[in-house]
Amino acid sequence: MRVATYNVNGVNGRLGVLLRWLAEAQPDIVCLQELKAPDERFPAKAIGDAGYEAIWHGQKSWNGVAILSRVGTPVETRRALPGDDEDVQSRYIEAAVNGMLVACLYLPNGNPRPGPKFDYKLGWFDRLIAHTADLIATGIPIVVAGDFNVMPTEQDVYKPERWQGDALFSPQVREAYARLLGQGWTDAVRTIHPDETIYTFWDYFRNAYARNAGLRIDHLLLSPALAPRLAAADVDREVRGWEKSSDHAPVWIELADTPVRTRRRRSGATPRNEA
DNA sequence: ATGGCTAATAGCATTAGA
Repeated sequence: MRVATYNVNGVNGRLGVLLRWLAEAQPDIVCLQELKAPDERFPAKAIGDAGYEAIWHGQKSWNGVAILSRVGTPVETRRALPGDDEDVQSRYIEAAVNGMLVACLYLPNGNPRPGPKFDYKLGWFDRLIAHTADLIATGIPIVVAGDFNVMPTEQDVYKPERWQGDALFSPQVREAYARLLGQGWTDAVRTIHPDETIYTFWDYFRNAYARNAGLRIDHLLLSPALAPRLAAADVDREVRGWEKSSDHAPVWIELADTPVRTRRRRSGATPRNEA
């Protein structure tokens, strides 16, 4: 089974690209971010015609998340993170689908830093970590996927020295990401490709995609019950080069029906199967 | 280092993104 995450940067403006990618990549479950559309403008018909059932949490102009599935109806378990009734931004949706729990998130950007937007990001991250602690404690297979707006390490940034003061790379935000992974989540792409330079975002400025001046900020995290089934993971980076593309590329994982990997080592060493 | 690009919304400029 293939699970993907894709920040589409406008689900209606990029609908042609999204439908083409769905047809070519054939993902089974897809988490979308940055719909930039209110609920009534979500293109449910076109996505349905492509073979996917969907749930979505939209918002006028900004944000917005959705979960698509062609392997059974996504049964919504939550929309919005707990912990702040005042938060009206559509950045989280969660569903049970095909024997798993799928959490789709769009973590706040946080710039400029410092400031209220950065504080909102840190607060949102703390609420996420509190919620994922509850999720992982259930022991069920879970994927937490989305645009985290965090480059976890220098390996994930084209020019780390230029991003030191940025909200996407600040020590506090990287620490929060590390704290999240410390609960027991597996960063799927980094586990499959421990040493490669891999990006999921290239900005529209200065020919960034052609220069491969990118960032790795879209992630798929697996709970301990699911991590042993991780068979493959990668970025469909060519999609970023398509006409009218998002500034992000889709990221995907392949999950086997049965375990293919040994448990991740506590040391953080690269997991590998025993000989 | 910022924003040279892009979307949405409003209504032909602004806000936000990363």
